[in-house]
Amino acid sequence: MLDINYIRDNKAKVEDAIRNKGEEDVSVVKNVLEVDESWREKVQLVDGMRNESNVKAKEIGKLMGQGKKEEAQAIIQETSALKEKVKEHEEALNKLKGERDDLLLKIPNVPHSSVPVGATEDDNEVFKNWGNINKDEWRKPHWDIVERHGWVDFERGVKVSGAGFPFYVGAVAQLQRALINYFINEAAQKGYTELQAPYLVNEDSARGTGQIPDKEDMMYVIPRDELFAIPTAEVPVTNFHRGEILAEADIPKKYVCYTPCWRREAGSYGKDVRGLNRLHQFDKVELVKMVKPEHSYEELENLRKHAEGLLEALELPYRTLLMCTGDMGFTQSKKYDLEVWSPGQQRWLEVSSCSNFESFQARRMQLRYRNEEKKTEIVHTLNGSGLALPRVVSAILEAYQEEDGKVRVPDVLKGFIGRDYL
RNA sequence: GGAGAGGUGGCUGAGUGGCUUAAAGCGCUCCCCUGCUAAGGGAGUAUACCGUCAACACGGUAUCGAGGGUUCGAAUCCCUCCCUCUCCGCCA
Repeated sequence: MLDINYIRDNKAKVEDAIRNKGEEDVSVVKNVLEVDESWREKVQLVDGMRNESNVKAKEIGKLMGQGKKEEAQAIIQETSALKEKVKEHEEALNKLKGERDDLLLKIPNVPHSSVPVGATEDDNEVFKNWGNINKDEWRKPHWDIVERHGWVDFERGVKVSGAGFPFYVGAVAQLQRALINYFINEAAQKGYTELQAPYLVNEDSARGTGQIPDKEDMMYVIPRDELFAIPTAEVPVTNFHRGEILAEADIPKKYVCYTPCWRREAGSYGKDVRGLNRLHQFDKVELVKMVKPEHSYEELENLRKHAEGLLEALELPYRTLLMCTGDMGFTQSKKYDLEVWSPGQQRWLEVSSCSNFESFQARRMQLRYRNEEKKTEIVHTLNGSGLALPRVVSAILEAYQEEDGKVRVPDVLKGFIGRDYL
């Protein structure tokens, strides 16, 4: 959610942001300003009437205390009429407030000036390339490798839950657990606090990080208990401090959290969902930061470098994309995607997405800190995957496979797995 | 899930319809006093929104778990919900 005062002062900028993010109709900006204008007029009117009514109620109290009942009765008559009037205007006031807030929630975050303007993924900028991509023709895609060894059981996953809910068996289950531990350890070493978070969240939390109203369809819903299965640890972790005012000394807050993630992924098909490429349930280690506004872009670069460092340590070639305005999503102001090279499929797979939300999420959830002047200020929130598991597993299986079918264990994981081959 | 008791500023805690502008204490900030590991005095100390102002500030409104209701007036009375504690039940 943007600051209404910002929208008032930067109408054209906000309209451009909406267009650049791929929405043609920008009338929401004009609408919200008009509704806000009427709301503010109404607030003044109603506050004035409430003031009058409060003053009179106090007089009545005084007179009653002195036993002057008749004089009190006269004023009660006056205020009864006033009360009716206040009630009428209050209804209009609440309606305007609701309209204003609904409209505000429909306005996307404004992209940072360093973000390329573009419509589709073709307009994303390749920010960085690391490693030499492997084009060996004998390399098999990971679904062949896991089938040969019985490492992932898709069929039984379908039986038990449905498509997109595989079982990991034996060595790959172990590999995945090793990666989770490795990722968490790396973050903890860099000062992130490890968190274990709820996997089900309430509606306020889903709204706080912007899944509602924008991306409602991505989530699994448990209607009976009014809960949502988290699509990413971003949701519980960013909401951890919702509604709080943090002390200046307490920020930056840095959290690392492993969770499974559930996504409905409606409308996916074909090679995109083959094997482990896209699942309804997958594991992810997530990094979340809450920082002072003046540091958020510096912190975004640190976040990106941290995620890149994990792929480098695993010796997996990757590229980093700077997402263009049209491909970056509703809530972000700047976003990098990390894509690992999948040598068995000869394609890039997204394994991390590092974003700065500036104050967009924090304003919704009223997450603030007290600055040097003792004034409250909205913090900036960031998050990034570090990293998403199944695609890293795929890349490892494909990159570390040998011609005889064996798969080597990456050096940094040997301590967790205790042998040289899976 | 059942029964009972509760939810009040950063914390403790008083407050059964109007002299409450939420007492008092603790903590914190600033000032004053004080030649010695101490103590005393004074002032201040929530959040959001609206308005005035160049700014410092000032005025108004709302908020005593949340949302409704009764009333001229609600922390206080009524209804619904949420949460905490105690006991029982269930349970890894």
